[in-house]
Amino acid sequence: MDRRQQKTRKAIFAAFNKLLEEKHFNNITVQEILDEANIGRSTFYSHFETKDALLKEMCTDIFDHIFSHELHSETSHDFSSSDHGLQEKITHLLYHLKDNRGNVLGVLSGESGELFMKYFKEYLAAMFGQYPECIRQDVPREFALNHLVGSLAEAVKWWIGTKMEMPPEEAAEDYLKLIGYDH
Amino acid sequence: MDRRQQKTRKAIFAAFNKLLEEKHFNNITVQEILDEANIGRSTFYSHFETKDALLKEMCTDIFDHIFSHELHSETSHDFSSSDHGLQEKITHLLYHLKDNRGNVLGVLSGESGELFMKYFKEYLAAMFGQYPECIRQDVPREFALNHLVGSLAEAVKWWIGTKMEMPPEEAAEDYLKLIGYDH
DNA sequence: TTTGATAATGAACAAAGTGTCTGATATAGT
DNA sequence: ACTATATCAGACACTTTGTTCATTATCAAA
Repeated sequence: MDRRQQKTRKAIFAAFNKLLEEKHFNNITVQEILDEANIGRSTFYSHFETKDALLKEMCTDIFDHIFSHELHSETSHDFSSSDHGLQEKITHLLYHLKDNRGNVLGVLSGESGELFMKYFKEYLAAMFGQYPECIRQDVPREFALNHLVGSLAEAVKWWIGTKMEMPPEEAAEDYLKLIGYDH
Repeated sequence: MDRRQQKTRKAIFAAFNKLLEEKHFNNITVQEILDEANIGRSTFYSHFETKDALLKEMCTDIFDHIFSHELHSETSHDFSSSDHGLQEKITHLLYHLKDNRGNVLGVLSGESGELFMKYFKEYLAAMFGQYPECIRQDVPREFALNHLVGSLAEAVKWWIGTKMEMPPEEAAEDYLKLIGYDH
C-alpha cells in the first residue's frame, strides 16, 4: 500500500479516535475529522464511503488483531478443569485488550460503546463457536450462546470502563463465577 | 392535557414507532415523522426539542408503565427459595413486556435496539437495587450488578427477538440457570 | 534521475436536513 | 360566545453531506 495512503488512513483513525473519546459518534461531523486529521475533504471520501464505514473498518482492524491470536492458537486447550479452558481463553483476551488499550479505549470509552459492542459480539460468538462444550445443554442453545456472548461483552466493557484495574486473571475468574462455572 | 396535544403526541409516537421498525433511528428524519404522523413541522418542535428527546420520552413512557408494577408491588417476596423471589419478579416483567408487545417491538425490533437497551438497563438497575441479596458477594459488587443488569437485558432482548415464543416462566427459569442460580 | 501513475489538495456545488419564526386558522375548555 | 392556545403552512438561515474537477505533490519502478 502506498505510503501516502497509509499515512492518511492512520491520521484519520487517530483523529476519529480522539474525537470518539470526547463526543458521541452521531455528533461527530466529517468536517471535524478532516480538521483534526488535517486532510482534505475529497481525500477522506476516497478512503471511506461514509462515517459508518470508517467506524466499521476501525473496529475490524482492532478485533482482527486482538482475536487473531485467540481464534488460531490451539495451545491452551485445557479440558481438565470444569471450565474447559475457557478461563485461560478469556484471560488471554483481556491481556490483548490491555495491550491495545489506546485504540480500544477511544472507541469504547466515549459515548459510542453500542456500536463497538455490536462488532465485538460478532467476534465473541465466533470464539465461543469453537467451544461448544462451554454452552449449557439444559437451556435452548441459542439462548445460552446469546447469554455467554452478551454477558461477556458487558463484563469486558465494565472492566475497560474501570481502566482495567482488576488483573485479567481475576476478572476472568470472577466472570466465570457470575455465569455459574464455579461448581 | 388538551385533547389536541394528546392527539398530536399519540400520532407522533405511532409514526415514530412504525419508522423504527423499518429503519435505524439515525436514518429517520424529522420530515419523515412529520409526513407519517401528518402534522406540521412547528407542531413537532413544540412537543419535542429533538429527535433524541422523542426517543427518550417514548422509552420512559413504556418503562414507567411496565416497571410501575415491578417497583411498587411488595407481594412476591418469597425468600424461601434460593433465588429470593427473583424468578417471580422476572416472570412478571416478561408478562408486562408481552402485554406491551406493540410498543416494545417497535422500539427494539428495529436496528435501534442499543438506545432502547440503554434506558432499559437503567430501570433494571433500579429493580435489582431493591434486591441486594440477589447479588453475589464473592465478586466486586459493581461487577456483579453490572453482570445481572447486562445479562438480563440481553436475555430479554433475545427473547423478544424470538417473538416471545418461550413462556415467561420458562424464560425466567432458564435465565436463572444461566446466571448459576440453580444450585 | 527521470518518468508515468496515482494520491492529496482545496474549492465549489447541489441536495438534504435542522431548528426557528411568522401570521393565519382551527379547536379546546369555560 | 369568548378567550386561550394548539396547529398549520411555509419560509428562513444554517449546517452537513457527498461529489466533482483542475491542480499540485508524492510515490515506485525503470
